Amino acid sequence: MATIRNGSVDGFLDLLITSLNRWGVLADEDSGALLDLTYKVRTVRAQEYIVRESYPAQYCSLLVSGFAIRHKIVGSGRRQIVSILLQGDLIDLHNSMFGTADHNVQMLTRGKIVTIPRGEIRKLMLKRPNIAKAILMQILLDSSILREWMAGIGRRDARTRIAHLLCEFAMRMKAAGLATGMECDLPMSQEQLADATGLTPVYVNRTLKQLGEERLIHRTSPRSITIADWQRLSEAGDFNSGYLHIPAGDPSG
Amino acid sequence: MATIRNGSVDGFLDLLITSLNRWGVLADEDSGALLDLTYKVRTVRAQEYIVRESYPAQYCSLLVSGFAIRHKIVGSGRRQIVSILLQGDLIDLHNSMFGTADHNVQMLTRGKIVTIPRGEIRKLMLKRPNIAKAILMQILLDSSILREWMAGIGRRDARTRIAHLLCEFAMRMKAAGLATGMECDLPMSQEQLADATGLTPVYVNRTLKQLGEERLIHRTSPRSITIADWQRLSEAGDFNSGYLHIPAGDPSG
DNA sequence: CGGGAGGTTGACAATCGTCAATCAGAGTGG
DNA sequence: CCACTCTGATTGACGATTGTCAACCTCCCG
Repeated sequence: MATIRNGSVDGFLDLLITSLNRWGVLADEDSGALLDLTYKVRTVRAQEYIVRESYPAQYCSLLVSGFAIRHKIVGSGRRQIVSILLQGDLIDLHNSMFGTADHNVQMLTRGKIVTIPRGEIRKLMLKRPNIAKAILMQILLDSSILREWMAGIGRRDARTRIAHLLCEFAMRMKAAGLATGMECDLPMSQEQLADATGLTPVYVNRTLKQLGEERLIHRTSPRSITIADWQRLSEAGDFNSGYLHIPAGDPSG
Repeated sequence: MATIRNGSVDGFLDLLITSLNRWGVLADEDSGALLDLTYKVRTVRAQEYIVRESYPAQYCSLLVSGFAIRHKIVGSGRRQIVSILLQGDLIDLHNSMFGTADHNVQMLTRGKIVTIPRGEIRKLMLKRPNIAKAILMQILLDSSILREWMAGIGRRDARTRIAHLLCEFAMRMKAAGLATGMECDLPMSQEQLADATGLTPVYVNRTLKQLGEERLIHRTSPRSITIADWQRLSEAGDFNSGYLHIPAGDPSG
């Protein structure tokens, strides 16, 4: 792990720029300022915690490769996954602003993260309004997804929730350029799917089986899922991509 | 409804300033800039929609008095309330940034809102970094509450969820200066409580009755609830106020 | 006094959770 | 190459939290 200045040489910061510029709000000078950030690259193991609830944090980080989750653990010890983080997502801006984390962030798979000192991000946001705006939009997108999940957990049945999760994941993977067609890796165990949907592993298993029998999905290996019929799966999942605020419509196209 | 410039005369914008300055990030010039905003005051009826999902929006608004909710309606027609808005909360920054709403905002009670043209807020955020930061923190707080609700709906049982909601509401009311002691108005019907907790009205009724029998709450009228035993109610609700990011601890103090 | 919205209650149904056993696959060491 | 082991997937039987349906009550308001 080495401290590096001017990231244009290795491309780690390019991902940050691409991600923040999703809505086209950055000017060239903004990108330049981002490239001047001091950062460290860290390889993280599967299951490793990046952020722990109620802990202070000195760094703001970006997920460069691999998958991570945000989750909370309630008093009874049960866990709820509240977000899935993909390549290019900001991991803990929350810490940078509040100083203490209100949830955990844990790697799902092995991966790499880039950490930036908290102060640098804060200074940059004050100095470059476009960057602040881009970050705000990222956070707003995040909360939009949170609301959609909440509506699902509160008001949709198990089959609908799982179908919805699969549709969302596939579409986000596609938007991030991590999947091309109908098949994508699903880096989650059934227990993790259960924690994301507010169900139990056993019931997730049964529901996946049912979706397979209905020919909505096709399962080759346990960790990879092919959407066999996007149209019907998105209907089953009550999935309407508006809340993702991305231009594309159908990942089959 | 009249367009007003320089709000210092009637105090509507002071609420915005107080609310944004909760974390003390504004300088005097920032407050001054906020006071120069063009705005309109509008009295809204109970049940009136302020924002509708998938509609475009021209204004960004602030809740000045009364209560409102954010909610989504899923395919089956069932509704999930995802946030409760109190005096001083920003209603639809989301629209101002994305252009289309990803959820509904509806008044719970009669109240007043201040609407500001979308462009003015956006310009202000680009010109005054402190204001952008204050808004970002407001949004981050909002998402922290969303995550806590999600953990509750997904992983806590009915009694815990309702106790938690009551604790949170009481504490937010206190923080906003809208409640002083243990008693506070609860501007929600049991059906609305059900939509907020992911339960049904009938079960909410039974659970409230149980909480009353356990002497955790005391119900004088259906729309007002007194927390009879904060200590035990917060234990029952698995309530830990860290996620609210407010300094205070116990609303009884 | 009448109408309506919302609160309350009982009986019953069902989605989903729990428990526990078995199975399948990946990695490891001999 | 083959036990051995561990984690996660799968399946069955059963249980319970919560939902549904329907009736009745209560209060507010015109």
